[in-house]
Amino acid sequence: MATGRTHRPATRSRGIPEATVARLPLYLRALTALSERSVPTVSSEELAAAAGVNSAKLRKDFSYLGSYGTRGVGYDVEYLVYQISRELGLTQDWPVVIVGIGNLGAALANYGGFASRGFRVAALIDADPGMAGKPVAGIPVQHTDELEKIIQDDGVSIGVIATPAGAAQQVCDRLVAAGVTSILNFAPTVLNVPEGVDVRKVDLSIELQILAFHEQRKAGEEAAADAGVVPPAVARKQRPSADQGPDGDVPAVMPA
Amino acid sequence: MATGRTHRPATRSRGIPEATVARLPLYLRALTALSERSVPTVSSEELAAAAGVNSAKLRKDFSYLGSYGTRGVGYDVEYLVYQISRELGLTQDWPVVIVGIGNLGAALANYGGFASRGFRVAALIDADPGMAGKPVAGIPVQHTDELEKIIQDDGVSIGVIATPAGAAQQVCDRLVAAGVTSILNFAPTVLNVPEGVDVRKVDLSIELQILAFHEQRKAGEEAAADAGVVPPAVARKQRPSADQGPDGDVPAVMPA
DNA sequence: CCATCTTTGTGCACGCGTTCACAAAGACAT
DNA sequence: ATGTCTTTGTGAACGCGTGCACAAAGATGG
Repeated sequence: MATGRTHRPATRSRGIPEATVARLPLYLRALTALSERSVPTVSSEELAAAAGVNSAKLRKDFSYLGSYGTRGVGYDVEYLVYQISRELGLTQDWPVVIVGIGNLGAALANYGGFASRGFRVAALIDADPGMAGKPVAGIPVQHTDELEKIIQDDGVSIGVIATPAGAAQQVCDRLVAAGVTSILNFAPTVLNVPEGVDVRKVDLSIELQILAFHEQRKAGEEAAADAGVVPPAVARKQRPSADQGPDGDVPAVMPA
Repeated sequence: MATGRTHRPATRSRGIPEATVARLPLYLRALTALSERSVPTVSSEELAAAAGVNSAKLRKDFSYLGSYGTRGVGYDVEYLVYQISRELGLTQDWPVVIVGIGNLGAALANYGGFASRGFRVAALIDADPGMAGKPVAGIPVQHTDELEKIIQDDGVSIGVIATPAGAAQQVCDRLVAAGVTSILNFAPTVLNVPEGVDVRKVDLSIELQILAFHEQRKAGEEAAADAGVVPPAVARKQRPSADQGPDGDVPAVMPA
């Protein structure tokens, strides 16, 4: 997985397990596709295959929402789409602000999946005065100074941070102070937020590193007996002769 | 968290738990920051705070790698940076191809965090012939026709898919057929891959939906007794009068 | 060399999530 | 109405991940 929840143990809201909540959007997407093809009903087996999960898991997930299936038949597609949408809160309109309009911010602003799910881009915000007024995805970029006003006027409760790592915490603090209680963070930093604020993070670099780990393992298994990969005991305490290339955790996601 | 592993149960490679692997990049980032400030050693408590995790968890994570700490003192920063880098396979060079150079693909190509961690963008690939030759992040975009040749010539084993959902599976199949065994997928689709291929997905829309769920719950708890939120038993079997807005799962991440 | 103090490494228990496997429910045919 | 057949919903077992709490290790000072 690309991210993970930060802070806030495992909320277990109203009895619906966190793991189940994370899968509901997946089911919703599969169901929407079926709905478009005018498929009236679907069995747990079919739907599970489409969503890429185990059918028993899917049935248990749905059981947390209620008894929405019909034994011997399956689930009514339209009805289930509605129930899941309602459960996820997608039947209402969620204004969202995106802070940091670089490459990634622009990609997010253009992302079609937002509007189609009840999310509305209320504003694009960037610290660069030169960006102000310039339209991205048909929406004019506004300067950071307007942040508080926008959030309060539009009743925004969800913010997306797509700034460089250095600016993220500061932006986060301002968002929270202005009333935002849910944050999606693309900057490679750990955000500190007060109790009651949800943070989810998406970190491209971390995802790649996890893939690299498994890739290395695969390669290592093939060449099992080559030249003693992983020497038994790398002489402790010797410094690694820091020459693994010029690192430096350059966070630069984009010049926001 | 923004994504989750797909297929492949919980590999448990060489005894290192998957959950631990997912946190190693986090520790590495915190350690790199300390290294830059020339901090020689760090305690589990300090490092855990910097990485945003529990100190006991951190110590247990490190114990899977070996006994790299010194009781009464803490961990040697440089040494730990090296050990984690090696464990994650970041001491070697990983050529990566990015397929689908729209807004997101361009954002990824410009992402500094890649190069700084041993990842090298070997090629940018797009299906639009008009893009061919045009430089993005200093690298000329190549046409999809070149895909197989590039992968084989450069020995690429990691591919990033940033195309629209409709093209993702097809691109995936070609990547796998050409020899790629790890895929980072940004397209909102479930990818089918053969045994032995790792897929990680990052889905912006899913992240927002999860946030919306919690946001709705928070709002619902405040207005606890308003107008009977969540009616006890919504008359079963009645169709939801499909007017939740013009949905359609528009996947369009970018025009690749 | 001994005592004290700090911090690691880990045994243990607990809880969440997953999966199996089956009984109950209902559709459908006769 | 009755029987058969399909598919749901869930009880129960299991395994992974987390966090507590403490013993062992080693540094440091006298």
